[in-house]
Formats: sequence, C-alpha cells, structure tokens
Amino acid sequence: EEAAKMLNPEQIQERVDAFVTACRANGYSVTPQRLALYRELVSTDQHPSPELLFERVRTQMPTLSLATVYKAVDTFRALGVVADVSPLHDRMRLDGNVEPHHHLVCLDCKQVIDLASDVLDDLEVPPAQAGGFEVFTHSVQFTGRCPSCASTH
Amino acid sequence: EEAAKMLNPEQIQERVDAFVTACRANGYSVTPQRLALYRELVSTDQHPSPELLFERVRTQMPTLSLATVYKAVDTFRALGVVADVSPLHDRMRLDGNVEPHHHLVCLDCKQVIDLASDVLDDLEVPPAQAGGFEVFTHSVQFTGRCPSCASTH
DNA sequence: TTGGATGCAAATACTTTGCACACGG
DNA sequence: CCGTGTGCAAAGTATTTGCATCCAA
Repeated sequence: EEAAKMLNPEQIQERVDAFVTACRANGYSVTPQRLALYRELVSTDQHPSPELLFERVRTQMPTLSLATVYKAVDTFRALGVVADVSPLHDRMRLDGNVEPHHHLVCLDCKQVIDLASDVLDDLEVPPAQAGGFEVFTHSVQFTGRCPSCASTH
Repeated sequence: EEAAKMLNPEQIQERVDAFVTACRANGYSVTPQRLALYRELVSTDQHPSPELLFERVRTQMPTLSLATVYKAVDTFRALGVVADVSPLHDRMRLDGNVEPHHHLVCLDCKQVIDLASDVLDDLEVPPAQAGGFEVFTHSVQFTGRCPSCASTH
C-alpha cells in the first residue's frame, strides 16, 4: 500500500474551484481571505492549527486577522470541507483504562463510549508507511451522533 | 463480542491498591487528594475532564482546588495510570482531506502523519456495541514517537 | 446598495505557574 | 523534621464574541 501524499498544483486548483462552487451554492461570499486560507489548508499535509494557517497566509495578506481564521474555519465546517483531527480538542478528556480499547464519539454532546474489540485491538500500521515510527498503542475512533442527540434533531 | 463495562467495587479497590503501590515505588506521596481523584477516575466510564473530576471529588473534599486536579493528573501520567482520550487536545488541528484516512501521532512533537490503508478504511463498529449510534466516519490513530523525536531521547 | 465578512479589541475558557503553608513519610 | 503536595491567586494560551467598517454580489 502506498503512502498518502500531498496534492499537486492541478489537484489543489480543483479543490479550490470546488470550494468556490460550494460557497456560491450555499450563500457564502467568496472572499480573498477564505480563498487563501482554504488554499493553504489543502496545500499542506501538516494538519495545521488556526495559528499556523494565520502565520502562513499572513505573509501574503498582511491585514489578515486571527479571528477571521477561526471564522473561516467555521465556514469550512459548515461546508464540510475541513475535518478536525481531534474532535475533542476543546478540553482534556481522561481515561483511567490504559488497556487498548476504542471509542465512539458523539460530535454533538462530546460523549465518549468505550468499545471492546479483539479485531480492532490487533490492527497494525501498514508496514510500507511505518517509516521508523515507534508505535506505543493505537485506538479507533468512530465519530457520529449518539441516539440521544439524534432524537433532538 | 461484549460491550466494555465499568469496574465493580472490588476491581476498583484493586486499581486503587495498585496505584498506592505505584506511588510508593516511584517516590510520590499518597495523599487524600490523589487517592480520591484516582478512585473517581477509575470508577467512571465517562472520560471526565479535569473540571468534572474536580466537581465530583469536591463534594467529598470541599477544600480541593482545580490546580491540584491538574497536578494530580500530571502525576497519573508520570505513573502511566491515565490515558488522554485525545492527545492533541491542546489546540485545534485541521485537515483539508475529508476522505477517510488514518494518522500516526507523535506524542512528543505532536506531528501528525497521514496513513492510507484500505484495510483500515473498512473497519466497522462491533455490531453488538453499536447501540443506535449513527456513525459518520472513523479514523485509526497510532500514537508513539517519530524517528526525529526518538533520536533526541 | 446591502447583508454578510473582516479586523480589532475585549471577553471567555482552559491550563499552567509561583509561592506560602500544610502534611506525609 | 524535611521535602513534596496543596490551595490560592495570578499569569499564560487558545478560542469566541461584539461591533464598526468594508466589500462581494
């Protein structure tokens, strides 16, 4: 299996074009800030923080503000064109169970449900992509909506 | 496969006893605060935030302070008796790739490396544990240490 | 023209730190 | 006793919000 790789310039442009289309289709303005931030987001495989996006794009657009970055990310979320690497990043969440196990995460209420599964316990990094990384443990996170939150919508 | 379940009182006491032993073996004092916080941590399957631990234990120990909770969690980490549900919780990390894929996370430098794998893409929630949860997507996170950080230690 | 978007600054939320006092070993 | 641990308060960092101005449509 092949390692994930970054997009080439043509693929990046395709994504940006699709983003423009999605903005228009959903009533969001296509602003230079959103365009530049989205282009930076799809041009990197570094899983940037808002601060990093801000620093990178600001070199091209010195008037950019950090608040605008956070607001642009909200727009990207509404359009479904960005993923949160860790949906629970807003606060520290602890687990007294240090044995390998897995989680169901509700994106609405942030509740975390434990899963036990021998199949999931036995997964390994695809060898071709391990690259000298020393793996301590792993965990599968299924994200979605819990029954209680689903009934509210 | 059976659903994960909470510990019964005997199992909780075993964990607490092991915690006391680990504290002594590593030169950490066994304080009422650490004991009560650890007991609360292993008694719940709710993946509590420090704030929640604080609120729960404070009902039994009104002088407890939130700073002590954070410091106790550091101790638990040093002893290896707590896991962070999301090791990247300290800042928002974004991904322009919304297709299913997987991650290698370095616990030292917080770098995230993309993994592509058809095997990992096809995982499902163990049916017996799905419980009406509506799953949107999933991602496998392998946590450990990257080659660059490993060479520093 | 006009409603949504931006930039600034202030506010909020979470976590860490410094220090004097308390207490476990 | 001695040195670590606690509680308080202040500081630090990340994120959100309010509002006047600006600009994309």
